[in-house]
Amino acid sequence: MQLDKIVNYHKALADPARLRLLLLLSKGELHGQALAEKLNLSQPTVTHHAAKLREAALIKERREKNTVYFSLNPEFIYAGSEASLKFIFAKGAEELEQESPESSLKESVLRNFFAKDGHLRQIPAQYKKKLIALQHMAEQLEPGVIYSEKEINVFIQQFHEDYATIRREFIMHHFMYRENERYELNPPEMWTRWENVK
Amino acid sequence: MQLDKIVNYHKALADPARLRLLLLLSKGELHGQALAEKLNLSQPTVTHHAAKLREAALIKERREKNTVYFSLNPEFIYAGSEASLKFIFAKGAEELEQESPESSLKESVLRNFFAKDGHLRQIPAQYKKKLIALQHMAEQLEPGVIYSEKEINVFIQQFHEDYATIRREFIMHHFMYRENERYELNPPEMWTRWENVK
DNA sequence: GATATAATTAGATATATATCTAAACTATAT
DNA sequence: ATATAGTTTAGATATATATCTAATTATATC
Repeated sequence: MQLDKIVNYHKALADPARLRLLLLLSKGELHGQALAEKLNLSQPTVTHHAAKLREAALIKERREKNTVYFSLNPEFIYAGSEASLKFIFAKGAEELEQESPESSLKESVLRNFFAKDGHLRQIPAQYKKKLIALQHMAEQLEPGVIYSEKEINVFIQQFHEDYATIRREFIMHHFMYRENERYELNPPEMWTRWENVK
Repeated sequence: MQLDKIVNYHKALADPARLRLLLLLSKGELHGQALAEKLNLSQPTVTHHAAKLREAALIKERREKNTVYFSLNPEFIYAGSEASLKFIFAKGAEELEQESPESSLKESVLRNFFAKDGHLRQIPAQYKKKLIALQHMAEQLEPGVIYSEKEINVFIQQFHEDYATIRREFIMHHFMYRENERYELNPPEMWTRWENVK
């Protein structure tokens, strides 16, 4: 069942040693003993935690001679987070069912919610459509550029006056990354994809 | 430390009963007995799970007669997910490693501006120190609780008579969120962090 | 007050798991 | 073949926690 996968994902992350382990790996691959030393744990304990993380597919490993190097499996870390939110907020999914099947939903949203001058008439209430609108706007941001909060507000306002809501949605659905009032576009593989919403 | 909050977030979600509970709440608020029945659990067990979720600020509750209605706290559910990813994919790494060099400033502010009984002698004029003082007070508010303006005033007055100024500072620096005279603690990742002030 | 209803707390139990030491395994080097 | 280094497995222990029943608390109604 899907539930168990989500539970295992969170179990894997529900331990300080494992979170610190992942944090270490985010800076590059490491072998078992190095992890044991940095985490101040015995080697068997590292093996134990690595097994849990491997079961949840959060790390990969590669063997070289008799040394095993561990590294992150970032796609699965993001996917679990996404699946988890999707599971809890499944209500939005149901609402989608009673939608008349549109040949090209994306085109329909772009046509109906955006004016010819690009202005967003209103923020779609339906989850899937909202994601399409958000993605359309996010695609017009420059990858790699650091934006101030003010710049983001101005950018959003060319589409819609309620920049606060849209800015928040950008963060929630991982279109952007925020830290200390500085915003940066995430790579598309991190975005919540409307195509995957049932 | 921030690590524990993230661990608690995942612990809260690392149980099938709690995930199903959240899923039920995503369709609308429910009271304890209804949850017990739908989840096929005893009422005390529901209380147990609700407490875990409340500690992680993932649900809110409201009392009507002697019935307690639970509902989701979606902002915090998203915020935890976000904070977790942010933590693993570093940038937050530096924040974790340092900790000690600057913590002396924090201790110094807590020692010099706060009396032993917790009273704030005076509001620090220096920006960085003011943030430390604000954060110290904000940390004593309950996540997920909705406070009336009056309650906030009373809360602040236990530290300092000038509750109006401090209340405004709470909002300005994103320690709290205000809407229609109702106040709620923001998740720490939204706070203006003194650690990042030059 | 007395009573009824919903929720919480207390206490018990069983299961899960984080951690360690010691032993076993695996691949390379001598 | 033997030794060495890294990892994993086994077994033990201590702590955490999910669940229940029974008792207590909190609120509302009579």
